[in-house]
Amino acid sequence: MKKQIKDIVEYLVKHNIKPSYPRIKILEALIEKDSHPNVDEIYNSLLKDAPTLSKTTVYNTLNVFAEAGIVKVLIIDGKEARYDIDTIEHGHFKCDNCDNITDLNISIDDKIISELQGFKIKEKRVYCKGICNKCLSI
Amino acid sequence: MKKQIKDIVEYLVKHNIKPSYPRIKILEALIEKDSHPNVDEIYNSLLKDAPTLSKTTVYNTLNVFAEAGIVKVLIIDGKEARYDIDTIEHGHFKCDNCDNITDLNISIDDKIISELQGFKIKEKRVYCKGICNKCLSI
DNA sequence: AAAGAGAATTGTAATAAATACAAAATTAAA
DNA sequence: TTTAATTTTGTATTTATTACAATTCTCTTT
Ligand SMILES: [Mn+2]
Ligand SMILES: [Mn+2]
Ligand SMILES: [Zn+2]
Ligand SMILES: [Zn+2]
Repeated sequence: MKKQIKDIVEYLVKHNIKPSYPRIKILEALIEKDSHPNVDEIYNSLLKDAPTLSKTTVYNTLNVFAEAGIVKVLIIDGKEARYDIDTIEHGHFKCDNCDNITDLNISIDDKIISELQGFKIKEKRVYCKGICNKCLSI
Repeated sequence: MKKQIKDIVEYLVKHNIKPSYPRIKILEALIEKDSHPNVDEIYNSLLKDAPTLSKTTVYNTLNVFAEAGIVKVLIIDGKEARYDIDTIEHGHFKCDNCDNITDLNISIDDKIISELQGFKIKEKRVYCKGICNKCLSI
């Protein structure tokens, strides 16, 4: 269930991001990958189309996207950030073996709100770790 | 609500960890702090009692503790690991302003189990980020 | 079209958490 | 006491990410 964005440029502009070539390509890669890629995966996948692309640009752009709220940064074991274009609240499962991250249709119950009276909640995150079904069946 | 451990040495031995002086001190610090400290906080708080303590030993020891299951490693924004002596499943709130981490009495509903049929779940994590009540009232 | 201002991109250097590794020290066994 | 095994330590290394200045690009104004 890949994220559907008809017009990439329009989508960027709508979020006040100037649609430069690297930004368009990086957003395309995020949509295409659909698997919570890391910086290196994005960078390497674009080298053919954008040979002069700098890894710093990938970092910068992803930070711009995160600031604008069009990507979520997933920190699951601290080694590296993973990026998700699906900004609707949902959870994740990361496989310790293959490093794949799959989506979970889950959101944090509002009962925590009572515990966080007087707090400003900006983000709620849920994830699990373990071994995925594919890795288990090998 | 600090974790109550009567006999530190006995507790370590029970978990098959040889109770060396650094290990005892680091465990004591984890219990005493009660605030999900990072490596530097633990290290610095022990320098008076253990002037020869190496930061590598703190890293090693915390890894030993994590392996043995007597601490949980919290990765919330990837900058650094935080350590929790409370191993009962619960959630956390991290303040973007003061970096304090507070406990949340929450656990992931078992409804996710249905989504993870055939997966081996080793860990379930929940956390929120935002601004804590103390920082908001300043 | 040319010039200029502002923004984005790039390459390199710097940062910092965590690990690797081997030597020294400590502990336990014989 | 000797010896073996384990732990601790210091230093070097790794690696993801950021800092920063120079270059390039883009868009507006002349
Ligand atoms: Mn996702
Ligand atoms: Mn906790
Ligand atoms: Zn897997
Ligand atoms: Zn705070």
